Amino acid sequence: MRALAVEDDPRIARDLDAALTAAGFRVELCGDGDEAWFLGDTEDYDLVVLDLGLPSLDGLAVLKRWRANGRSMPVLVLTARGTWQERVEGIEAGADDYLPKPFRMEEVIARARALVRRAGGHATALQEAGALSLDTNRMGVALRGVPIQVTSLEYRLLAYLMLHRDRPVPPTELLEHLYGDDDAREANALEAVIARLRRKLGQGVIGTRRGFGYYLETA
Amino acid sequence: MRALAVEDDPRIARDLDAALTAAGFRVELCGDGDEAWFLGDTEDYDLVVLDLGLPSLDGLAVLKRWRANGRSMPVLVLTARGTWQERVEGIEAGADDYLPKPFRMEEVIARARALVRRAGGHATALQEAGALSLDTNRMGVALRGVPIQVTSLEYRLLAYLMLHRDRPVPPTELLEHLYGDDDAREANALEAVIARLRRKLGQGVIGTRRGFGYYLETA
DNA sequence: CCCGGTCTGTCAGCTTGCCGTCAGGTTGCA
DNA sequence: TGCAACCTGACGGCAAGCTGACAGACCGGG
Repeated sequence: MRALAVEDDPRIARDLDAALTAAGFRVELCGDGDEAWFLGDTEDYDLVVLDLGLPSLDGLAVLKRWRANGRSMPVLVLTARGTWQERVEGIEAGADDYLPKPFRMEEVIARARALVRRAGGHATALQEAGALSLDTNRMGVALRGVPIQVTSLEYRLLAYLMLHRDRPVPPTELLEHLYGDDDAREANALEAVIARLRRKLGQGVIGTRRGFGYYLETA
Repeated sequence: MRALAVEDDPRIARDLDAALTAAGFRVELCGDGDEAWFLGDTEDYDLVVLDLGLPSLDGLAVLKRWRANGRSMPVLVLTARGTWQERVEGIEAGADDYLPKPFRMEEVIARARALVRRAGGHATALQEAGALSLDTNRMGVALRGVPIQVTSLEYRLLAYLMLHRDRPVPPTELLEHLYGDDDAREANALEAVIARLRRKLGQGVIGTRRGFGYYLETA
């Protein structure tokens, strides 16, 4: 995870660096608007933390220019005055989240984590097993490259099987993953979902090992 | 984004159509060499996918004649036999990229995207998705070039969908982005905004994937 | 201060289609 | 042969989502 922290106040910058590093980011610091713009436009970051009060080029302008160039990495905006006006401005400029000063570092980290999780790596994550491929970013399913429409529940089932494609997944585990153990359902619910999926995907995609569970066939 | 797919095998043609459409292209199909040559010479495409095995006029000949006439749109060549010989021929004839069969639709899409990105400069303040375009500088919205008046809230919604146009955005995330998690609102508030926007923009702009979220249609 | 207009959240009623349940069938193993 | 695991089609409940109406909030003008 690579992060860019744009902040001109050296004290805050140091704290940001420490906190983000502790949270597992590889941090690069930058205190200047022009440089920030250049870095964000040419490098690939998983997260940018952007302070609005900058010398040489305003933070909002930097953000707008990134977005205008199609850069879509998650950006967390920090600003001194947290008026509602400013908040709207920041979000309209393309910020994904917004934090008014004074803030606690824990907040920054929490929001940063949320943003990164939401963005989901951004690296067009295609996972494959046999003829089946899932795009975990756009939540899409394709069979031999042809898109297949699946429901949310069906997608979660496939994603779980894909994650554990090296072993058969027992029905109890799938039930727990899909519904949570508190919400008890007939075991048949799962079988119904599997049946519907098989009708969409055809044979040779979802396999059964009697007594062990379901798995994705890898041809 | 307008694409011409030249392919005589109806099955592959259908798959190409589906995949390119899903990737955001407006697709035109053509199964005949002569017709392909005419279309590519008179119409403006952002991308051509060209199969070499064609009746009535060989694909390579079509490509050469386009280039001879100064047509410079990016061309992705598909061919049955992926010999080194053929590859050289194709590229010398003016192909921008080359894909031997058998190929997966994802490959086609990936290469197509790369070609279009390479060809079309960038750095516009205009962001587009399908018929919709946002001017991120002046916060304006246009539909097929015709300006549409939207409110601040509506614009922020569209901008967020545009920023994440590669995936469906779940309602919870939109609510959080528009209002902040502190300020709790009925989920219906979002649906109301969507409904109002759809009334302004007509159908085919904001799509819904039940259980996943909202997205900007790119067809 | 009042009045009109616009924006936007809430409500109620509706449509759609997801998916859990049921009943009955099929397969595999002892 | 019998049982248990698993499959499948049908059906109906119900939650997600849509829409029109309404009202409070806000704003600018007179």
